[in-house]
Formats: sequence, structure tokens, C-alpha cells
Amino acid sequence: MDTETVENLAGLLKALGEVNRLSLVCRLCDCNTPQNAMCLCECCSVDASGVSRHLKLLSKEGIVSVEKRGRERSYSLNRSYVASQLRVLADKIEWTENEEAS
Amino acid sequence: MDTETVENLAGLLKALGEVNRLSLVCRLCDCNTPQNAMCLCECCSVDASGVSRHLKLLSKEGIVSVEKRGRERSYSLNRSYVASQLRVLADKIEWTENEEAS
DNA sequence: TACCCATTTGCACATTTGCGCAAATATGCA
DNA sequence: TGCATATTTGCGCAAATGTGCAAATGGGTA
Repeated sequence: MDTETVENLAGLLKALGEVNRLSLVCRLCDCNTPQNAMCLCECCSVDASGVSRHLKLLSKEGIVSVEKRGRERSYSLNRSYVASQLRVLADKIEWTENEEAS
Repeated sequence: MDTETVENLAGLLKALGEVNRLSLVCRLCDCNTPQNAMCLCECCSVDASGVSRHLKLLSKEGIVSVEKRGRERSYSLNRSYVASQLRVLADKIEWTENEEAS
């Protein structure tokens, strides 16, 4: 696993590793329709500007997707991307033993 | 997923979400024998005291185990624990849709 | 005992981070 | 156009974080 991969993965984990952001992700996880930011405000103890910033970071890390819809923005979770990234690490951790190339 | 679970998971992800710590984990991942801290120093750009602190945090989060051996300490990765935690989240993210209880 | 080596800890410092508030921006609607 | 609502951004602040250095600790060995 090269440096760049490690850095990218660290970025993703860091983005997920903050309670309010992880709560946002969990909330999006339980919805199968995109949600706007005001709606997402309810699930974490942060005001609208804070939620906006958290969502921006999550978006930058590819964790959520944004879709402009009128004056609202709809956020949805990039389920397969996030899950696959987590599994890449899980697989490496569980199965890699003494193998240089993996 | 209740608040406590989210907090615990966030703690784990946060611990993994720092480049040098993730490098340490990856390094331990590629070893099937426990490693001491001096040896682990080589894989990240931090001095011994920094590595010590990182390992302490990883240990607090249950990511690594420590074994005292003489004046050294041997660190090993808790592979199955970390992998399972990552998979819990991956599974939730990928499969949970509109199910309140999961 | 005296010394060496691995590791931890206290300290100071710079940087990052998360936050609320208020103002700015964007967009729909009357 | 004027207003209401949704979201973003600038600002300042307090707390957390990562780091190196030097001293302290723990334990092996001559």
C-alpha cells in the first residue's frame, strides 16, 4: 500500500472519525432518498453553518454527493464507494501477512 | 446504531485517520511477528516519543496489543477486531436502507 | 553498582479543528 | 421587485492535536 493510498485512506477515515460527521453519515444511511441540509441538522448538535461545513468535507472526500435542487441541496451517501474503501482496509488488515505486494 | 456505538466507532476511525498512525498500522499489518517501537519508528516521520504516543492511542482504541518483553514492548495488530469494526460500518452503509432497527 | 538502551512523560509551541454568530449569497415565490 | 428560506462564508475563539526536545523511568548487562 503506497504512500498516496495511505494518505487518501487516512483522509476518508478522518472525515468519518468525527462524531457529528459520522452521525450525519448514519442519518443519510438510513434514508433512501436524498436529504437537504436543514433536515440533516436535526441529527447532530451543530447549527446550519456547521452542518454545511461538515457536508462540504464529506463531499470533498467523496463520501456524499450533492445535487442542487432549487434553493436546497440534496445530499446522498455514496454507499458503494465508502463501503468498498472500508473493506479494502479491512481485507488488508485481516488477510495480509508477510506479503510485500498486496 | 445508538449514540454510544457511533462514538466508539468514531474514536476508532479517528485513531486510524491520521497518516502516521495509519502507516504504523499498515506496517504492523505486514508483519506477522510483533514489532517493537524502535523498529516501527522507521515507517513514519516521527521521533520515538511521537511513535510512543501514537501507539498508546492505538492501544487505547483496541487497535493494537502490547506485550512487555524485557525493556522493549512488542506491538501487534488486533486484526480481527479492527477488520470486524470496519466491516460493521461497511455493511451498514451498503445494506441499510430505510430500516430503523439494524 | 554503573552504564546502556528502549520507552514514556512533561513541556512548549505551532497548527488544526469544530463551533457559533452574523453577514453574504442564492434561489423560489408573491 | 421585495421578501422569505436555504446554504455558504468570514471571523474570532477555545480546545484539541501532533510534534520535538530533554528529562525521567524501567529494566537488562557488564
